Amino acid sequence: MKANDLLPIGDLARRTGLSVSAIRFYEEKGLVEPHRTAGNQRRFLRSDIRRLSFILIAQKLGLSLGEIEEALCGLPHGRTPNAADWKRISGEVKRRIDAQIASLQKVREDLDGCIGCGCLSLKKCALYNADDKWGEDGSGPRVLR
Amino acid sequence: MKANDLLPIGDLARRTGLSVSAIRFYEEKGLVEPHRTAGNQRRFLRSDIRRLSFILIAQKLGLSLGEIEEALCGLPHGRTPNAADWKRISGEVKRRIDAQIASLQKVREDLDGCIGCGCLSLKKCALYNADDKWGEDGSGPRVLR
DNA sequence: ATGCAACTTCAAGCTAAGTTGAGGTCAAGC
DNA sequence: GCTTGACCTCAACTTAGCTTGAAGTTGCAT
Repeated sequence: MKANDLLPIGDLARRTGLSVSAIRFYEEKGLVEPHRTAGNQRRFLRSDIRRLSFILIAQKLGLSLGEIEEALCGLPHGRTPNAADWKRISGEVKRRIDAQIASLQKVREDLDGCIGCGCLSLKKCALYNADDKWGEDGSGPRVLR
Repeated sequence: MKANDLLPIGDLARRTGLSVSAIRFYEEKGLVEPHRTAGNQRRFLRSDIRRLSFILIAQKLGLSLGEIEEALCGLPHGRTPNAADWKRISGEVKRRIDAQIASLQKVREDLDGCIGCGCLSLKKCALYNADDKWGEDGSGPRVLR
């Protein structure tokens, strides 16, 4: 472990489980900013392992790369997000997850009701009619979304 | 309401809330099969309103068009899915939703723990380390997925 | 000093679920 | 019979998150 411990892209890939092309893609998106050797090869800081791992977690939680960049914005390269950053970001994520779970549970309930009734009259179906947008001029379904 | 009540694509679009281009796209994917006039214009059965509405519901539940086609496969065009079909399909969908909810809840729990600990030592973090794949030769993170 | 793996860029391709536009045709009301 | 809006096809474009391939360069071990 030298002080000046810069990693080539392949090592970083092995360390994070990402593909080399994905890391290059992330650089293109501004998520990492490696140094370059005299011969133009990328050299990453060790802290970029954690930075990329953080990106992987955030993705797993359903954030897009754009949102992740936003979340990381303000963090200088070379600094991994700390506990305060994490608190801010994770709070946001938690709200997203809760909303998603709630919405899925509602659909599930509606679905249960629907299985019970076996209706498919569609006009009465809670699930189908979830958005409550008939308009009722003439007959048959109307705008759903 | 005549017996021979065939709908042009625009009417179907208004009835379902879909765009005309989306309906044409669905035809391309084999999800609907309109008749044609002598002048090559599409004419849909009234039952296609329900067929398309069914597609909208299924999409809302997270099925891809491919999966929907699979689900509708076997249903002759001109027949809207009935209660038995719906039971089969919705059972499948319900399992998907349950799995999705469970997975989100697990992440949420992990996240809670993580906020509690405020760790970011990453190596100990339950969320981060969820896949339990370190390998531990040398130091630092390893394959995440 | 040489061989070869690992690196470089750039362009194109992939999936999903459509949208947009150009250029042309059809059908229905007046 | 003419105008006008709705329709037709086909190709290209969109977003996200990458992958793949071609053609060329670097860096490290021997």
